[in-house]
Amino acid sequence: MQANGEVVLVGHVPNEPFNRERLITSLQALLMLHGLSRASLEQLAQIALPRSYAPGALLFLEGDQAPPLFYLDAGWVKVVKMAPDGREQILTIVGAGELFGSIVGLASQRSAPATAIALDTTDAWAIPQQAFRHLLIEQPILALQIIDYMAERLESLVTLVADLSLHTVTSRLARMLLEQAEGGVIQRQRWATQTEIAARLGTVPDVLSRALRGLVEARLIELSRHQIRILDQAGLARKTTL
Amino acid sequence: MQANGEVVLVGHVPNEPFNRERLITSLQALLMLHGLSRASLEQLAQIALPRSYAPGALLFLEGDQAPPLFYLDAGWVKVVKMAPDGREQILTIVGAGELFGSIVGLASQRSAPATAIALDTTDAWAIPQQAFRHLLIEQPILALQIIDYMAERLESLVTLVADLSLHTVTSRLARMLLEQAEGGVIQRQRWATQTEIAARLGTVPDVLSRALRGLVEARLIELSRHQIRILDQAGLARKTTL
DNA sequence: ATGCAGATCCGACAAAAGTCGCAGACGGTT
DNA sequence: AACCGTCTGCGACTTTTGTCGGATCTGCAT
Repeated sequence: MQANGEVVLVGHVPNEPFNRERLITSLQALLMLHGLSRASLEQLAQIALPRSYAPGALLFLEGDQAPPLFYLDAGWVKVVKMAPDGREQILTIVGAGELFGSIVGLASQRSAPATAIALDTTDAWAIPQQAFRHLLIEQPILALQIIDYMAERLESLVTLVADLSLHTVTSRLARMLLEQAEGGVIQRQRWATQTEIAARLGTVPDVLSRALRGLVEARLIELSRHQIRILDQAGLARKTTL
Repeated sequence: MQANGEVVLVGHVPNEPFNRERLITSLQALLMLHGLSRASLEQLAQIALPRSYAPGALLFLEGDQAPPLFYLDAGWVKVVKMAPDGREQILTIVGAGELFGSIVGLASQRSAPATAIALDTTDAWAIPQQAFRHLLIEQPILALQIIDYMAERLESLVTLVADLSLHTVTSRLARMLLEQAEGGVIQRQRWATQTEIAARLGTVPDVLSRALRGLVEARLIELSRHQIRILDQAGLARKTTL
């Protein structure tokens, strides 16, 4: 995803940062906000605060009171749980175009259950939680969509729990590869180091490295620096249940 | 919790099964349904179906379409995720007086992400999901409470993920003992076998047994058949972070 | 009381995961 | 082009977890 070779229109910088007009159209396209009036969206867009983060920067910390909701304009963010010894477990990774943050505190006051860290240079709009809560009370339709969103998160966490408890690292890795692959190929983001992938799978880089090598030796995948190619989909699927 | 010695009022059998009047008052007391009109509650109570389950019986299975919501009158239920090899991970345990079930399918149609199994002889009211959904649309206040309920589940799952990924079995066990203890003592339910406790901690009975013996030898707990006594709270807390 | 199924306990072993040290390779910067 | 920090690869080792067979115990039912 290099910027070289891109056509640049005169008078319009592609990905011009923090344009409120664009924010409104972006929010309009979100499933979670579907059914909201144009006025409500404009109101949100007005309140939203532009924020930029360098890789490694904190968006919010576990325990924070009423952190804002974020709409990611560009970049990537990981939501993690950290152990005292520094090891971390990634709960989810959020990319550009997604709305996230501690939905958890919307109804009653709850502090953030996890920490959000920028994986890459990222631009985000921060929407104060309170503004969102007002909307939630005024527009009942929003509540249903939030419930659905939470249901989705619940499902993904349940899957993660089952994975961690019931499957080996290799099995989790195989499942992840199959999920992420598009046309048998996984393009690795710059930030998708073995350290990060390991944190996502709930293990450490060394173990992940071994698991990857294992799959390579079994001729199930091909490993290059920026992408992973699946050679034997069926074989990989078989590793899934170990 | 034996029944002997209880005062029995004439004409009123304690815990008379499946009394709709009592159901209404029970529902009224639920935080999650707070603010609902008496009429709505009565409607729910009218629709609710009485169900009895023997230990080991299935309330619903992972993948079931639109399973009902349950109000537990008596007994205990575990919500589990099962591995193909039969091992299971308990996500949560629900006791009498609690409302549960696949809230997950309320907004859009979603199948149950996990399986619910009776741990003990249990009596429950099954409320069709659709009835609840109607209520949800009519009474916006309910939506907020459901969001809060889901937030709570989300939090507990996040904690579980962190526990499984970041802590050893002994550490998880120590944390669980400290949580469950009342006055330094944990009364074990009849169904709280080492197999079940192990499934809750994400391990197998043998490993749990060793972990328990380890704590006993370290003089942190005392182990009898029907209860566990905490001898050294601080020492146990220290094991928490391993 | 007797017998049985399930629960617990135990030791030995196997497998998986995690740790350590170090050597190359790569990417971005100067 | 040279440098530096990070990422990766790899082997040896430790710890933790899981597995197996079998002994013992308990509560319940006959």
